[in-house]
Amino acid sequence: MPMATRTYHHGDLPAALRAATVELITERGPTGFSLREVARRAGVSHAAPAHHFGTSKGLLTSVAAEGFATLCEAFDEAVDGLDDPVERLNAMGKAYVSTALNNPGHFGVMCTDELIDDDDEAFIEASMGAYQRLLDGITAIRDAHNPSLDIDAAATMTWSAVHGYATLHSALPGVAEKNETVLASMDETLDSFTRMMMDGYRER
Amino acid sequence: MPMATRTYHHGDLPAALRAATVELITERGPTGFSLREVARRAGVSHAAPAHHFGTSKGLLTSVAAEGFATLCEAFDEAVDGLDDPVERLNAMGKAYVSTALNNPGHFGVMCTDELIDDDDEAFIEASMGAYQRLLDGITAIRDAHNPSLDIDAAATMTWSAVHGYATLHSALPGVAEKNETVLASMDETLDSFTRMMMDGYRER
DNA sequence: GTCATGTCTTGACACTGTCAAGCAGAAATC
DNA sequence: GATTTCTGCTTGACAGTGTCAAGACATGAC
Repeated sequence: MPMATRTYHHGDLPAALRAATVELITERGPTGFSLREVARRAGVSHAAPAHHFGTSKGLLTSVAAEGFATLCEAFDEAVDGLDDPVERLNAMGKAYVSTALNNPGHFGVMCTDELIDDDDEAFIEASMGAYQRLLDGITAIRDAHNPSLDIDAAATMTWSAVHGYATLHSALPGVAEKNETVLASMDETLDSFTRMMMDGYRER
Repeated sequence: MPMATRTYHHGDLPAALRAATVELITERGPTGFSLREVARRAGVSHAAPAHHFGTSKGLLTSVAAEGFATLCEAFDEAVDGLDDPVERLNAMGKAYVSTALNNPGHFGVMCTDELIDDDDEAFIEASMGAYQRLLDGITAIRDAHNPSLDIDAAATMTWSAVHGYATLHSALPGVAEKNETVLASMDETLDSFTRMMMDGYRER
């Protein structure tokens, strides 16, 4: 009787494995991830994850999809009640960065396509949902401020800038505390990003 | 006599190990990297790398430093002969992306701080050298076009945007061929990046 | 109550990074 | 020129990894 405290059938093992994965990556970073350690933390045998996710890539892809779903919710909450397109884009940028910093276990795998099966349907849907929200935000800015704005190019540049900034400042493994003053200064930097994106480096 | 075709002392094993690492990552991506496979390709025993680089992190850090040195050279070549600050920044952006795409073995580890010892002196020097070139470029733009431009914020945003774009389009492992038309369209996109950065999303 | 199905375990395989010990050859000392 | 020292590399072992095949168990269908 290897697992005495638990029934043989777990109930919702996939979710438990995702949670253990997030916990592990938060502690040790994506490199510290191991399928067997995740199984250990979920209280199941080392081969149990394979039954639900195939390879380790499958599990990480599922975690990434979950992360993008969280990001979509964060976007929606951030823009709720805001009308001005620039304010909305700014709020989304801040939501992106704070979500990334508050969910290092998810963020660590979301954008490292090396670890992920980018043909996975759930993953595609979630990540495209997030990108679509950005496209909508840029489109609103075009409509309000510049009819000749190249939506795709602007969206690519915006996403790259915010993602790169989040990556540069993402919490190190094990450092769970979110320093308030750091977050505040990052918000200021993101405000300046918005200004620069809207007005450009050139003097007006 | 395990290694018959070679003298016992290699000559320049560290360089050979770096080359094998680059080759391996180019083929299989950073995830496919393995210290033992690298040793095999270099024709030495599995523990030989440890003698020069300590852990695998040490070897990857050395490769990353080499990559940043290459990037510095690419920057210098790109701006050579150009006087206009905007043209120079544009050229650097293109140099960044093309260097990243032409050196996937290096680029794959350069900016994934998970794999790297960021206290390494050679690494710090090389990466800071590259970043300093960007700072100089932004400073020139401030001097020429906008005295109140926030250099650090602009540099961060610029670096993030270009890096993010390169990441999104970096060659998949195994795909060594650089499609000419793709590169050309990327150059166009980067031109639009430069315009957007200089003039902003808002209409002028 | 039997059976089938989906869920999980067990055991094995080849592979990994790292460590301790030792060997081979070059360089330095005498 | 012989001996020592010292660096560069090898050998062997260890615990750990992902993945596969086979089997054990619980649950729902009949």
